[in-house]
Amino acid sequence: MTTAEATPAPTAACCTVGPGGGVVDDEAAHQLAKVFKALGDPTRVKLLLLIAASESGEMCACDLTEPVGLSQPTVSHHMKQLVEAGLVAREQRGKWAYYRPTTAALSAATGFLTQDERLSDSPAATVNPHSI
Amino acid sequence: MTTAEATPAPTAACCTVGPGGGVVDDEAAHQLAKVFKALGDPTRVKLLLLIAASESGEMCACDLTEPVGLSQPTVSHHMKQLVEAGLVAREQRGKWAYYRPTTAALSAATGFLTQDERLSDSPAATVNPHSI
DNA sequence: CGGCGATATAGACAAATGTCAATATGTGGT
DNA sequence: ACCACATATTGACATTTGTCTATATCGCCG
Repeated sequence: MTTAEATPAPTAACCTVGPGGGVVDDEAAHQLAKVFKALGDPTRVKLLLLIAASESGEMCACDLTEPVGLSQPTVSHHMKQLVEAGLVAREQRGKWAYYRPTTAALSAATGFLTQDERLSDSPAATVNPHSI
Repeated sequence: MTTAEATPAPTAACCTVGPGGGVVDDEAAHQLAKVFKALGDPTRVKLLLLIAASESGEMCACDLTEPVGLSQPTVSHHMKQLVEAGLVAREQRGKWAYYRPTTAALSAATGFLTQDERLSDSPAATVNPHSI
C-alpha cells in the first residue's frame, strides 16, 4: 500500500469504549496519526506552507529544494510523505512534477479532534485575522 | 529547555521569504512540527481523545494505562510529550496526577495552517462553528 | 518515621526516521 | 536513437523514537 492516502478520519466509529480498547478506533487513531506525523517535521511544514503560499497554488518540485536547503532526493522523500498522508496532490506535467495542497485530509483530521468540544476553544477560532 | 511548550504559533513573522529561507520562520516551523509530532503517534492520539471524551474533562494517570494497553512508564512518557507540546496540562492532586486537554496549542497550530486559505476548505475561519 | 502506592526517570534495545551520494527511471528535444 | 534534464528509488548511515524492565522520587497514612 504505497498509495494509501485519503480516508483520514472515519467520521463514524466514534465510541468504541471497552476494557482493552479506548474511545477511538485503532485504525482511526492510526489514520489521524499518519496525517499528523506527516506534519510532524519542520521541513514538511515548510514545504506545505511554501506551496500553499505560492501564487498559483501549486509548485514544481524543482522549486522546492532551494527554499528548504536540502538535497533533491530528500525533498522528494518528504513530498512522498505528504502525498501519502493526503496533504498534497502530485501531478506530472511534461517532465516536471507539480504539487498542490489538498484540504480534505487536514480538515478531516483536525475536524475529528475538534469535534470533541473539549479540544476546540469555542468562539472566534484561534488565529483568525477576520475577527477585526 | 525541557519545559518549553506553549508558543506554538508566533502569529507574526509570517512572510520571511528569502533565498535560503521559506515562507515560514524556522522557529515557527519547528513549533508547528512539535505540536503535530506529538499527535503523530496513535497512542498519543488515543490518550488525548480518551481524556477529552472523559466525563469530567480530566483523567488520572492511573486510568490511562489500561485503555491503551501499554506499561505505566510508557504512558508516562507519552503524556510528557503531550504536556511538552502544550496539548494537555498536568496537575498533581494528592498522590495522583491528572491530565486535561488544553486547546491553545492545537487551535494555534491548526489555525496557523488554515490561516492560509489554500489549506482550509471552508471560506472564513478554519473550523469555526459560529459561522452560522 | 516507615512503608506503601502512584508516578517519573534511567538504561537498554529494536525499529523508524531524516539525510545524503549514487543510481535508476522517466520525459521531451535533437 | 540518443542525449540531457527532472524526478524517484536504493543503500548506507547517524539520530530519534517507542517500548520495556528496573529503579528512583514523590506524597499520603499508619
